[in-house]
Amino acid sequence: MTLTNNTFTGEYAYSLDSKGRVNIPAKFRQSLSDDNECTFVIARGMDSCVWVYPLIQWKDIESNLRNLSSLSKINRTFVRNTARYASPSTYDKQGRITLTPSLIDYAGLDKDVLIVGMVNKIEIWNPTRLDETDKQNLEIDPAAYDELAKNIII
Amino acid sequence: MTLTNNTFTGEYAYSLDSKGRVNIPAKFRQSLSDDNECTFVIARGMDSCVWVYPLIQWKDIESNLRNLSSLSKINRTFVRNTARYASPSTYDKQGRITLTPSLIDYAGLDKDVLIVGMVNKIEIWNPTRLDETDKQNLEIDPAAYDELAKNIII
DNA sequence: TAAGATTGTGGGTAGTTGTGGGTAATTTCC
DNA sequence: GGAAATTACCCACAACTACCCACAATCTTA
Repeated sequence: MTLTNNTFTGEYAYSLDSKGRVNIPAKFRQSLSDDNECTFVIARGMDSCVWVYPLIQWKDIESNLRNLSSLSKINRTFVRNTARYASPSTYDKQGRITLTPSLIDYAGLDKDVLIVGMVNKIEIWNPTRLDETDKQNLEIDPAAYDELAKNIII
Repeated sequence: MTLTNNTFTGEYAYSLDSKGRVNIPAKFRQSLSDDNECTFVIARGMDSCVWVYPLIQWKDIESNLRNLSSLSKINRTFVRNTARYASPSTYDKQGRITLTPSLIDYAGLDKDVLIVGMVNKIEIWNPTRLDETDKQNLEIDPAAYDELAKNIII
């Protein structure tokens, strides 16, 4: 049973092999709609993890980037920082995508990785780093949560 | 797997040989649509790097330049600076384009170069210069940057 | 509970890709 | 017009990547 198309929830402990490949959980692959052509786009996450977008999701981002004129410095910087670390990755017959060495390094990935569903995208973490990030976030400003509450009902 | 036609992402560490040739990453060449006839236009980037456009993309720019009246001084300067250093370059059987000495000098290119996908164009950098530019860019207005990110990255 | 199907993981191989250099054709300059 | 320099085209090799197959563990179903 999968939820809506291109929607990812849950967490999985998988492993990164010597060739830089990670399995995409079967449930995530089943949730991926056909127009994605079995392809994700991997990129730098805003925390120190890897973000994995369904292809069609990324195409949205891409077309926004395309509309930013390079005459403005801030635009150039933004496009560069975003596009530079992004690359498409089609999963193989076994359901694995290949990560780039640059992203593996950025996220500090080792053999054991944690794959986290983030609704519209997927995160790949070094489990230790996610723990640390969690601890830091416990100290998050309660006022910020109140602000969130205005926008979302749970 | 490539994304949309004429779309470039990712970063590659390649080398410039003694004849001034650089390889265009295979993924970039595959993304190039047929009407480009295996040709890019190389030009001065606004940061100290080389910009590499697909031919048809450059033709767009060209027609925009054509519409800038030379009555205005800033227009004249802009058109001159843009057109002056631009030249087409078809890649050879091995997938390499040849850079002009003038552009190699402008971008301070040495043996090791970094090729960066910028969605609708490609940048060729001296890795050291890109590092420096990255550091300088930390000083740009974070609020404006966040505003961009908020509207584009999901 | 047992048989079958699915899922995650490891490794081998053939084809592709990046890089260096050689030779012929073209251009430049005296 | 001819020599020198430059450019374009071709070949070769090493490194890497994508694709394939195999197997064990887990889950499903009868």
